[in-house]
Amino acid sequence: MQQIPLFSGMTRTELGEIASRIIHRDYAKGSVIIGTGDRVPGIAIVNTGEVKACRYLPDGREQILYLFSEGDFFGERSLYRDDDSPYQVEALSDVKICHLYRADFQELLANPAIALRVISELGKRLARLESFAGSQDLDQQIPQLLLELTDKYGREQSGGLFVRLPLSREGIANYLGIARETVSRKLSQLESDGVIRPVGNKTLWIRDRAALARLADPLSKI
Amino acid sequence: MQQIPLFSGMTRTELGEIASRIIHRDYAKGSVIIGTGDRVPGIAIVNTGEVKACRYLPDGREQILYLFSEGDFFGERSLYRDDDSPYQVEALSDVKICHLYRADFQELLANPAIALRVISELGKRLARLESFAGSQDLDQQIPQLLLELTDKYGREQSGGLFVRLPLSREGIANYLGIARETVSRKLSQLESDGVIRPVGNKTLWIRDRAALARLADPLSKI
DNA sequence: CGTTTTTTTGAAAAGTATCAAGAGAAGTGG
DNA sequence: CCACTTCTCTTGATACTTTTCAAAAAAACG
Repeated sequence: MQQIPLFSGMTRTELGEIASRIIHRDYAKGSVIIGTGDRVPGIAIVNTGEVKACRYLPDGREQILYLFSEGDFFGERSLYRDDDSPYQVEALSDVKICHLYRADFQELLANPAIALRVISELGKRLARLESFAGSQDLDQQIPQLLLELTDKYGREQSGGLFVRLPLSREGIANYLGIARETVSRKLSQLESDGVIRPVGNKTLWIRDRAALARLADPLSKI
Repeated sequence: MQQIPLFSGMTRTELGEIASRIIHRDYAKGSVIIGTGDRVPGIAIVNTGEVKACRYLPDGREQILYLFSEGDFFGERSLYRDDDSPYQVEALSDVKICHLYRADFQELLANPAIALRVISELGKRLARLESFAGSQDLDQQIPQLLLELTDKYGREQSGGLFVRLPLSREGIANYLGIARETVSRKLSQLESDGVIRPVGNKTLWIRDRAALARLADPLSKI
């Protein structure tokens, strides 16, 4: 409980109060936590594992909007709108989720510290989407995403920085809204530039993080 | 005061309390309200007129992120981060702005109704960016933007629906992150399809709003 | 170790950006 | 109100990037 960022810094009593209302639930890898069109009953906090929020376009393509991992929350839309979920949330691995019904979470909002944390988190999501929005070309977007994944999932190991990717190439493509093959091509290019090196399909060896950061930041591209 | 959505439904006393702390300021069309890199002193609410939030890329291109009009707020980032503004806010017309210092607004967050309104507004911005993100092609994005502008600025007049655009063609291009010329071409196509008709450079006659909505919504594009 | 799935690579097609010129609208002063 | 200037917008031709389709290579899985 205490390690949930949303509730950090609360008193023992408050935490107990919240804990009594939390519904713990486990989901197997691949299962749907919230389906498109489901009514969202409240907020959900990821305890263990990874989930993706995505939409399915009429032509069958998947569009990934968010990756949520330990400590992240979703379903906050239920706070202010009583309608169906605009996207689906699926487990990328076995996950443990803490659910809190809308009414219970709404009470918590009376605590300004919690309200501020929700606002801050939404602000971060906005900042991320803003930075991907607009005129970004792929030679920035892909390094930007790789950098993000590196900072979130990267590990120093046997003298190198390795990232175990939570997404397949197709997943990356669906996250960026581009074609699978384009991801392959751009990664190949980054490999021949000596920036990264794929190790199997699910791991990336980041050989030059600084170069990645340079490519990702449009301001440095003068 | 009462017509500011953020503060609607508050008691007379509360409103008076807020009003006493608000700093009113006028800005001429074209002036910079918050410059890139400025420290953001607090939140700002648009009282009259239009503003745009934008970034300038190293190559000189402008990237418009938001249009704010009467009742909208910006600078909420100051609530949770004490750093420089990631974008610039400029007046698209003569505007009147209500400023509220960070500390004053932070106090207001103790009111859950206000916190919820901020969360709800950020949620709307997220939903908008989400819908533009990813795999959208231009033949959806442009109708989607036109529809948005229609709903915000459209007026029934002499037997037709007319929109006075707050942005030039170049502004629209910078909003969508595409080339000026592409906007022209797509609008011309919509004109020959009988959906819209430009009236001068600043007004659009929406001849078939339903068609626009059909083009804008990917779910209906089956 | 063979089978299945995923990824990579190649070639052609589609879409958008860019460059360049011309048309049109808006603003100014007579 | 008109003519002139300036700015914005439109249109055309070409170049570039990404998508799509197809096949081969590599990785993952039982």
